[in-house]
Amino acid sequence: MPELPEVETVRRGLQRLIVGKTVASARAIDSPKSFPNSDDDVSAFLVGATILAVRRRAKVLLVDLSSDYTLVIHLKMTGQLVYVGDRRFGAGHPNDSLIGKLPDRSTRVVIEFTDDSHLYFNDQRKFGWVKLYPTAEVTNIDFMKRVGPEPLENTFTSKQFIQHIRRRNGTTIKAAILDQTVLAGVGNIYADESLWGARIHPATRVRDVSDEQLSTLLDEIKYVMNLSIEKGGSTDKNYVDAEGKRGSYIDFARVFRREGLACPRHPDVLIEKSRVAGRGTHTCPVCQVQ
DNA sequence: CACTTGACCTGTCCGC
DNA sequence: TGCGGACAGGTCAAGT
Repeated sequence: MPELPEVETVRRGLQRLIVGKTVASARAIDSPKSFPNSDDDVSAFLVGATILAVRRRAKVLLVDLSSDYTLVIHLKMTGQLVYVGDRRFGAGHPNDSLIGKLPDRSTRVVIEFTDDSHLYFNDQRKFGWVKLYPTAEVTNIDFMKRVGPEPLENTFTSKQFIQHIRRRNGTTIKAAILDQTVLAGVGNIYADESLWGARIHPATRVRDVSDEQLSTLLDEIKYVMNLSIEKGGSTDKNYVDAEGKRGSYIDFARVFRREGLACPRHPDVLIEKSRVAGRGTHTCPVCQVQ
């Protein structure tokens, strides 16, 4: 679920909520992929450190610490990072309603700050993780070395996008835009939404998509991602932001999870669901002809 | 090598 | 009502 817009929404919330706070304790609960280094390492480089900044690269969150270490966090499908309880906000703040509700049985990592507030990493399906790396080594992580350009960076051009994606001429256009080495941050929701926007069938081979269509597709990817960030992301089931709040992009979706409903361009045509690149795929049979 | 499929997990929903 | 199976979807490993 969490794709670029959801992770960016969480990043903005955390940047506002936890920068300047000092870690009092940290522990992982039933999350073997989190803190795989020893407990000693966690306490040495995490406890006592102050949060300097919260960055994002692709779908990965990077929490920089004053110890020159960085928390590297991937939410995968059902991960949440929820911040609770800050005396700075006083009673009535949205966070207050979460006090006492967390931790719950999906809580995998708890980070306690010196002001008694907490950051909870919850993950129903245990695919996500929280790891600690020296800040200088983050760029050497395999994923970081391989991941493609950020679609919302204004230095990124359609010419570069076309060059990158042509390396995947033999596969389907949906598989290609889901490939994080081609482009960072696209997942199943925004793949379907942008392909509908560009009137391209997801199962079309990349080689059969023209440069002009690819340029349109990149514009649509940027459009749906910017709109979603504005709406606080997409909440289907699990996703919430750093304050535990749901996102509303799904209310604006044109095809995603809309099978059997009318295509926004064709009142008499129903959205269909199929399988492309191993994923549930939503299309309009009139807009998107293979 | 290029591409596709399965595994990792748990909760939910559907059909029998 | 209970139960088995399909499905959800990000990424990597294994298979074709």
